[in-house]
Amino acid sequence: MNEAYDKIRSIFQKYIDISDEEWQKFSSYFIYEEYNKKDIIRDEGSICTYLYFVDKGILRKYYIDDGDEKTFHFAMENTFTTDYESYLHRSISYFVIQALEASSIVKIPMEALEYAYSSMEHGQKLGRLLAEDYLFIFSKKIKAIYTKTPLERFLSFKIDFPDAFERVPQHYIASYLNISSVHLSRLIHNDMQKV
Amino acid sequence: MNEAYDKIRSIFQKYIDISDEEWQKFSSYFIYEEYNKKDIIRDEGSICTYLYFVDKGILRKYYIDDGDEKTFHFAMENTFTTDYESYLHRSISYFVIQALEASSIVKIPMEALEYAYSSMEHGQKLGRLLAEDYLFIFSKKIKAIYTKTPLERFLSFKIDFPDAFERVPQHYIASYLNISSVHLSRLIHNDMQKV
DNA sequence: CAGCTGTATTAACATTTGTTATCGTCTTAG
DNA sequence: CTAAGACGATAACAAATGTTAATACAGCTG
Repeated sequence: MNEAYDKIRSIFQKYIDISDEEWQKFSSYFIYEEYNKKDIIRDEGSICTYLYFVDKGILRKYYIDDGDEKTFHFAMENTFTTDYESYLHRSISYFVIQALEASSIVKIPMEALEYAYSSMEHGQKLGRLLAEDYLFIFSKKIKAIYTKTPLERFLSFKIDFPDAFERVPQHYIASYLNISSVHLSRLIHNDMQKV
Repeated sequence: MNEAYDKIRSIFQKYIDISDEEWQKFSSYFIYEEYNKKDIIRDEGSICTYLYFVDKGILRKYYIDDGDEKTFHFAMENTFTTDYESYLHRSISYFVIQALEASSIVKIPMEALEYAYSSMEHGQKLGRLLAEDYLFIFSKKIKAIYTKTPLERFLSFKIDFPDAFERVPQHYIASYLNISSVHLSRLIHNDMQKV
């Protein structure tokens, strides 16, 4: 638990300076939790009030669209995830976040960020840099959809998430790539050789 | 020109307080320019050093992928556009920004934002909120691609850009929707009635 | 241990979407 | 004013992708 908090501090320190007093107050909001495989960490239909840090395990963020699940993101170890719009605009979130393995999670509540924005010397800068990082993830995803074939997107996925292919059920990856599970299976078995 | 600067100020004032002295210094970096229809405002292959504000006209932001143009965004009047990653990371940009009509543009150079971040009281907050707004645009675009059919995306497009359909060549809209121009034409003439 | 559930593969078929080509109209440059 | 080019509609065809169903296998659970 304390190691997880330290990891978060060192990530944030890459962005801004944080004094010990500021960190003590900021991290006092944190909530450490452990989940089992397949546990739902947050369900749809409410405001997403936490930023989730993955200490151990993998999280899947998905959306239920007309009955079937659309996987938007895999949050690997030492990364963050949340429904950023819901978190920032206090709007209802339709995303579900689920643990795909036994996972250790640090939940950072909105109050912590509010404290950072209002009272930490470089809190606004931290918020800006987090938003910018998030933006780049989204931007990369859009570019991939616009300019790459499903096979190319799959190859990029293996580079971006090197161990996810072994740890994540294949049909979730298909959903992440926005193709059917049958199609992904065909790509892997019929089309990969040609590359 | 001064009306354009005032518009920008009033947009930014919705986010943060800006003193007259701050605004004077900040806006002294601005560059006002006018373009003809089809003019290239910025070409690919260099760092994107400006944030562009559309005072009049429409801009198209696109990417040349394997010979054909992929339209990522239409910047309508009173909105901003740029290659945000390139702008922030000082990386080479492969986006082209073009005027689709005779357009009046305000170019906000990186130096202006640097001044804001370092010297304006709420400059970091402004940066955070701009990044967040940009993020929401991207997020909406991704959700649309994941959960909507091309026809549904077209209908959303007409809501999001009410007058773009009359002002923008249809094949650019098809490209924005990530479908071929032939397919968009089919949707409009064959499938729209069914809705 | 037995049965159940979740998962991946494969085949057959259906649907969606793209490509190419042609034509008519409109716009634009000279 | 006129010729060239840009644009959109349409048809015919091709390719990509989805759907359904059957099967096999692994891992979990009682």
